[in-house]
Amino acid sequence: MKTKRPTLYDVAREANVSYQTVSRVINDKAHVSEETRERVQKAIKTLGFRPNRAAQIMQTERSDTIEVVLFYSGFNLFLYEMARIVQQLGYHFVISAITDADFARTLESAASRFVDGLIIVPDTRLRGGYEELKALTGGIPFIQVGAPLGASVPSVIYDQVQGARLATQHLIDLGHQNIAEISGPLRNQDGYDRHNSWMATLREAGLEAGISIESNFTIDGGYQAMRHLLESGAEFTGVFIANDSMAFGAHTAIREYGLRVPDDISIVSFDDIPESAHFVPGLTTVRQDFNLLGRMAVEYVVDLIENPNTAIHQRVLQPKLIIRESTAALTDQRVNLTR
Amino acid sequence: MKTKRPTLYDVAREANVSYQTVSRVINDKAHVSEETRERVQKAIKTLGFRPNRAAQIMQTERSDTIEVVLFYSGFNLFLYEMARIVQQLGYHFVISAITDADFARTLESAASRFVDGLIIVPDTRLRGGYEELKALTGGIPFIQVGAPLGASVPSVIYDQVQGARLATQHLIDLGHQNIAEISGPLRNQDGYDRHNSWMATLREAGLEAGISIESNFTIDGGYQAMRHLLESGAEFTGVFIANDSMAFGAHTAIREYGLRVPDDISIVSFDDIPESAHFVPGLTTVRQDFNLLGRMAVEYVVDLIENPNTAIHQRVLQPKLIIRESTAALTDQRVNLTR
DNA sequence: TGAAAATTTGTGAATGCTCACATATAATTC
DNA sequence: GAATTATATGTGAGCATTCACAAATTTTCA
Repeated sequence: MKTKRPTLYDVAREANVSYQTVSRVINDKAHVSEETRERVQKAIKTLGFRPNRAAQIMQTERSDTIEVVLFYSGFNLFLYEMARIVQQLGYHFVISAITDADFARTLESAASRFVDGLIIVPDTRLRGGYEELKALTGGIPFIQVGAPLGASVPSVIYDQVQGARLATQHLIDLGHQNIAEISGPLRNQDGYDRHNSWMATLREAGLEAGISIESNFTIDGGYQAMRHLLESGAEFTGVFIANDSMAFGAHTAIREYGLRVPDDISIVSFDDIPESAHFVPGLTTVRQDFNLLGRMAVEYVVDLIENPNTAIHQRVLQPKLIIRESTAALTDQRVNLTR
Repeated sequence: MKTKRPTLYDVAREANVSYQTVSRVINDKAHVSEETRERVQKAIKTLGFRPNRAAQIMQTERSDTIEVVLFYSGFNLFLYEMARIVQQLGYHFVISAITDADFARTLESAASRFVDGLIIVPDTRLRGGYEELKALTGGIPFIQVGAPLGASVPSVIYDQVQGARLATQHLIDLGHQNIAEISGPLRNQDGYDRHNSWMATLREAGLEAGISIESNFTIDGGYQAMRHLLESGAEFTGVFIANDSMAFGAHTAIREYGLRVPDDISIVSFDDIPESAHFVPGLTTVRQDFNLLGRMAVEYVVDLIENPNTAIHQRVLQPKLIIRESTAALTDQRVNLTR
């Protein structure tokens, strides 16, 4: 026997006021005397009343919800902080983990659910620009996490080009001449940017681009890629690995091959996830502060939501090279001839 | 100029049918001729109509939403798979990351948002039983992830007691007599269960419980705890560390202290996160399959939602000991006298 | 072929709330 | 103390849908 939930009217009757007064109370509006406010509040408690959110949303066309749309490719590290900030700012936090096929549909459906703001985390380089996304989202304020530097979309990014440059240049500075790469997926924006920056940095230093294998940002992907690298017969003494996870896997492959890091091969990676500092050897890597990234993303959408004349722009964070034990000067390395 | 969204009526007019027929079409109901169905569909496309979810939810009192309520203590590994399955089954996925204070409020608000099912992930041992939670959730089907074995709440759990027993017994089997522990927070159900099981296993083997330090499941927590352990002057050759993250940190502390794993100290931990296999030395650890756990949790709530006479029960998964290189037989270890 | 059954379409009412406005009451001013 | 302003409360309408039923049309088959 499901007893019906009490409504505004039930409360009104109980407190002997009009339903409108009750509405004022639950929305914390002015023009209610302290006395009646208390009476209403008591009635609410007595009846166990809770406003019907669906009705409220229908009326106000606001759901106090921020939705994160991301592709199903591993939960992103910044989600953690996003959830926290979103709730702190009084919004609900919805995650849609989707595949490519659902992208347009998900964005469109957001409007019909009265989502107030959208944080889009693509896993591939999006072809369309701002206008295209704007059309899809049907006027909901949105930002993108990760985008090319200088993109016209409202976005929050870490400068990937700079990050990969830092990593590659570090290897060059240590005297390495043959620098290989395990890249992320090139269809992924970050993977693409890091890869190109690795090449560009090498070129600018007057070095040949070494061998490069495209992988998938996973531990196992890194392991496989490094095996290929080692078995390819290519010469290299340093490797730029496009993220820490792949570096873990790659390291295992190097050890299995009978070589050592950094004695035989230096590796630099990207992200600085918490494990990297405690890895043996400690990973030299390019740090991105994911908490910060998440927080900035949320703050930006909320800005857009609450302050409609916020200018569309890009917020660019600079990554930082963290030097640990996985890289060494070439002169200190034994020459790599075990093959 | 915000042009109003088209409604059922607009579509009805465009397609020259009644609004009810349009409703039938968008809900894929029977009793609509193929011809009119197509006509309506065309009208929907022409006008760019999308049903107003808020109105639908208000009417049906269903939101097709499953909410995960978890405490703000790091994103849990099973979230990934949960998101996937939830969406695969046609529900929306909402995450509420909360602190203790918000618990009751969040559960209560779920009803007013017409959440269809709740997955509760406590970070502390919940005092109340099934009835208490049931009262809070106001009749929404819910399950809990993590609970004491034998609890009356509908729950999906890994048998923590068995897991910690496996780990501890492994150390005992290797000949270790002085077995210390870095535990998780004891207010946490898993932390509590693992700790007690470590003690019980030792007792049953006729051994004294070694020194134990309570920590917080983080890398740094593990690091600090191991330092305390080492500086305490206590004798131990094996340590049960309540999760892999703490083991990473603990390993760093051991190395800094000039000792080696497993030569001087054997460590077993818990979880088997992907990094553990690639750690050096590979971590001997108790594996929990978080994807499986996530999937089972979702399937259970959906069962409860869609099939109201599903019996309340507990689904218990058994963890598995994965032996790698962080443990060794006592006889193979050099005696630990470096102190 | 015609009555019964099945299918297709339509109408009225309800859902629980907020907005815009109207009215009543109290406080302020000259 | 009447006129003005501010504050407190109430009323009507509407938001976009679905449910339950009624009406119209088509199909079935004795």
